[in-house]
Amino acid sequence: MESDVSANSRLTIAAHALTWIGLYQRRGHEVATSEQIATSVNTNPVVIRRLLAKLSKAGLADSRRGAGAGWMLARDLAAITLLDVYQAIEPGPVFALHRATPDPECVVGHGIGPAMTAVYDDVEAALRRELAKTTLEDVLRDILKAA
Amino acid sequence: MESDVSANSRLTIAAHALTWIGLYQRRGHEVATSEQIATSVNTNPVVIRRLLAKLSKAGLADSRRGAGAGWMLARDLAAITLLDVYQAIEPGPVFALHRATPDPECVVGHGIGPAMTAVYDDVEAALRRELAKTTLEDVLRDILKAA
DNA sequence: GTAGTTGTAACAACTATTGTTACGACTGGA
DNA sequence: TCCAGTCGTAACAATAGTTGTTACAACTAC
Repeated sequence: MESDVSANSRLTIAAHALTWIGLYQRRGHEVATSEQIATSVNTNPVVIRRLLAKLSKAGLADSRRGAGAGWMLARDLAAITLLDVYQAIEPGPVFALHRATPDPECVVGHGIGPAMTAVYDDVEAALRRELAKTTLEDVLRDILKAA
Repeated sequence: MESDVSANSRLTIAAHALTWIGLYQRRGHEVATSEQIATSVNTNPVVIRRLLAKLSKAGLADSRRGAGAGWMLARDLAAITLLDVYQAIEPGPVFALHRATPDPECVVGHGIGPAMTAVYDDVEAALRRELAKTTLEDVLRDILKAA
């Protein structure tokens, strides 16, 4: 019950994909295909294309269509933070309020929503500040250092 | 798709329940029943009992069984932080790694897990630091101030 | 043209969350 | 001693999010 298998792995996959493209381009290739990326990530190419579509809308990646098509970075790895990636994949809120409106006649039921919202806003801000500290260049450096 | 209706509302409900018990006790009552709390939260009493069972195991609440039974706080509201509540409900990780192991032959596939884990650890630490800043006494004060 | 790839819809499998019913366990008071 | 009220918890349904998969139209370098 607590294993939470369904927690978002999208940030992980998106960072993986972008880092892979970045390294591939540094090795002299122009574009990377969703098939190649999917092999490294160990998933289906459509999963990669779906994610990269969002990253493309956010201005982090670009695609080329037709024959010899594929993906490339829109910015250098050093200019992409994990916060950029996080926002690109449009994450839902970390915490939710009540599913059903609590009793408005009750003092607590009436005031708990705004009170918790204020806290949750601060928490998400802290989370974003932390994600902004790391660039994909940092991630790649970590990866190469450990290899 | 992005609305994330299924995000955890457990922290909200748990904070609501404990704050309600605290206020109820300050008004001279000994114990609060899951039925009363459920009315304020606008949910089923079993949902409240399930949550309070976890809070009880964590030492935040106590229950009395038999006739005239119900729930009471194990500590004052001022001595319970939202971090205490968060840990009591055993939240899953905010971010997940890959569902399927990425390609270990690939440099990125091999090193991305540890690299992202380090970041995620920092993010969760920041989240916990933020939650630790607020006590249920603070939450109650906010609620009463807005009323 | 044609081959190769993207973009995206559609659907299935799996899981988490929440709500609900049911019922045994427990205990204060008649 | 019995009983009424409440907890503790199992079991199941409804809903929805995530991921994997197939399919196919759109596009373009050669």
